[in-house]
Amino acid sequence: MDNKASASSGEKILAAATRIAQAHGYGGLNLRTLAEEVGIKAASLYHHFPSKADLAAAVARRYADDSVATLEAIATEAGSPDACLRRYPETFRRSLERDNRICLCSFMAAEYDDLPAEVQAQIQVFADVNVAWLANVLQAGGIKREAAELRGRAIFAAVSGAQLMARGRADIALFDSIIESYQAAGLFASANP
Amino acid sequence: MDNKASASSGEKILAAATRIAQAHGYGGLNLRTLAEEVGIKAASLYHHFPSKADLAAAVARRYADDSVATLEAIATEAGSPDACLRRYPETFRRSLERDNRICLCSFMAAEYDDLPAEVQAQIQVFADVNVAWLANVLQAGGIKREAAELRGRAIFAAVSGAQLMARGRADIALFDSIIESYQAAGLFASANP
DNA sequence: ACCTGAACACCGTTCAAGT
DNA sequence: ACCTGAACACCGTTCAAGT
Repeated sequence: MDNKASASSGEKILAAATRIAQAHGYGGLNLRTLAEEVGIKAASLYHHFPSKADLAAAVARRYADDSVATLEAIATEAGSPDACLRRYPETFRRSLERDNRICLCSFMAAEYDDLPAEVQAQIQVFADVNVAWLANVLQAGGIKREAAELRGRAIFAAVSGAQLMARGRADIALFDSIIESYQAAGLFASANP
Repeated sequence: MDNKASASSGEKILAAATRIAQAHGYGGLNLRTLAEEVGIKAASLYHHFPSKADLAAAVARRYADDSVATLEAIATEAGSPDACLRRYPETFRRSLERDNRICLCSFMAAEYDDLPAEVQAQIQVFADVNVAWLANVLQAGGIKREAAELRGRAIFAAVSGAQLMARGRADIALFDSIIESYQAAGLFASANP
């Protein structure tokens, strides 16, 4: 039977790379350090991934996939559109809870211009699925399609910014307080004023 | 008489370093490339700045100082608190206009944990003066001190997030559209609902 | 199939040596 | 006072050589 201790080398590399990238970004992902964590030499990494760019793209792809699953779960659990919107920031908060890590894709967005193309593509996928989920929820709440798209982008950008700022201060309470302000201002409201 | 052509070496280094850091962040600031742009060798940079950390801190310090001046100018020009809030995103938009560059300090916020302490300190100063300016304007608009502080942080985080997202898409119109959404939602409103 | 040591061109940084 | 070439320990990456 499978268990976590018997994870394949490729899986162990991917997991460690995700952890490092969430803390230090693409540029801060050091292959010698990564290899040491996995228990092999840096040169051996190339037997599992053709390059650092491919490894990072795989990390980002799985991150985006996991996000889709999480968002779908929220949509299923939380009945109403309003409940969905209230719970949306959870996904960003969770990263901060784990050693002040940050949403992988928001993080890499800062390095965006210097990222390999295949990593850039995955960052865009992550942003797109988030905006699409938000737009869908907002539409279900009664907002017209085009307006829901615009509002979805605004919510995604705002929550990303909150996460980035809270990380700089290493203060989750700051994240919660900013989200509360957004809610009080009506940014998450599913109906237009 | 002074003119731009006769700028000192220190000033030329600072200007070039600011440009590079805005485009590539701290990690992407390459001393050999920087030196070449200025017309000297990398080793010569150390005659003007004791280290890359000190150079970056000087860049960030001047960036924060310039922001203070810009915000004060806005406060003087725009009479009402509402006009101030409407114009606030200008400072972030300006960076995007210039070759899709980004607010230096929002950028470095992503690299935050890996930055030298003296650079971190300047990033915090930048965030603090922005939040203080916003809180001040909001108070003048009739919001109580504590609530104004919270709202100021929310606006700063939201506008930073909009800038980061627009940069990833290399699309200033996206920035404008997100800011409009914020305004429509009432995030910039100087009075509580 | 997977791992490795040694090498490559690159980084920030130092330093002795030049003007 | 300012500049430089050469060297240092570090990066991603390659490759011949091992099991």
